[in-house]
Amino acid sequence: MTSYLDKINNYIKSLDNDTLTVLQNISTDKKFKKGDLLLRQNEICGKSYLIITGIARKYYLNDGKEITTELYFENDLAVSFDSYTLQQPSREFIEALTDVSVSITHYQAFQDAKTKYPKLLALDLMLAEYYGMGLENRLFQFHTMTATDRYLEILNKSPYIIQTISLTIIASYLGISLETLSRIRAKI
Amino acid sequence: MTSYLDKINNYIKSLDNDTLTVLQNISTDKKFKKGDLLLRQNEICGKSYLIITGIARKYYLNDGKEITTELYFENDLAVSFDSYTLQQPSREFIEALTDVSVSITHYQAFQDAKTKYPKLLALDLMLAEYYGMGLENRLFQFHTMTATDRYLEILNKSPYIIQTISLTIIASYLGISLETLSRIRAKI
DNA sequence: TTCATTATTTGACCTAAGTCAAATTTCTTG
DNA sequence: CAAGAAATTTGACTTAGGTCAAATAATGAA
Repeated sequence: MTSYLDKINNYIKSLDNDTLTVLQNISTDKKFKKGDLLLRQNEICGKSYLIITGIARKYYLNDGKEITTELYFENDLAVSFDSYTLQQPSREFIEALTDVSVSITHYQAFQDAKTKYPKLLALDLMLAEYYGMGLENRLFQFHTMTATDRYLEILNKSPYIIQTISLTIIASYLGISLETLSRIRAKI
Repeated sequence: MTSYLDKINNYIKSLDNDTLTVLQNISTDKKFKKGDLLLRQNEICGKSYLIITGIARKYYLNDGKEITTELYFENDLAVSFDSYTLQQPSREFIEALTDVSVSITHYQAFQDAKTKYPKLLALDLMLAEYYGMGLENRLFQFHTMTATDRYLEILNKSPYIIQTISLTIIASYLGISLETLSRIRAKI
């Protein structure tokens, strides 16, 4: 599945100049400070954010408690998927966990571009597929792995995460309480 | 999100004859008997199955235990998403829960058709988006709702399900043990 | 540096859901 | 219809992880 990301990146690289130019023209760069919200709950997600540098996350609140649904690093595309797709209010927030610089693409501009450039349509499909497979994996992990295993998996796949991201957020990403995560770490 | 399904169906209806004909030409009908497997674990999912009549499910095995990931009714599109997308061996099975008749579309034929007919590309994107939003909802429910609530939600959204599908399968879809489901039902 | 704020750990106890085994109920099929 | 098989329920017990509260540790601004 990681190789699918390679495929997507190769696909982008292989785009003709015409299409690439369009993509450039509808994108603008922007910087956010640590703690800034790129998207707030109830806002319509009218932009996608390609992370150039820094770390961000997506989360929602469930009776006062934060549940982190996605962590974003360089090259990741941050959107609230259903809000973006349906252009309806978002239940999720997107927050900069460090200073972040992003490339922003407006929803409507991309929609318009897709009708003229089928290659962008194909790209959008690949991105949606990639996101879907990521979700499937996450569901799979929640169903088949214990909290400890999920933590070890993160440690293994992205050891730098614990260096940079607070345990509170990691716990909320793992779907466990902060205390449980602390105990898991103590055990290992 | 249900309305997105309407949007997809309207989109299909609105397709020009040319595109619709292509779609017809690469699809064939087939019937399966209750209990038949439309897709086996480790097979590559080289076809998509549009359910015409009957009920099917997708599931995988986790140390001997079945986990049902999706239930299919009329008009639903059954595929093992990652196996289909990456054309790699499937970890999931697709099984007919009743006698089922389906419209089969071959992966490669559809891929080819998409390059010639961008409208099919757009359709595929909508389907992927719809599937992704479904997964997001499922994750959301697992994170925010108790097993009882999830059962009540099913009861509410598709009361006919308990008439037709065994509790074993419903439990495995809810991500709980058969015994727990039985106790939930006793309580209500 | 130092004090205060924030992050993390630890303790004591609770709860939803799982497991295993046995009892019923409900289907099937001869 | 009856016997066996399959599905469902019930009981007794276990467990992963949650909650609430208090104790440490780590950070960061004055």
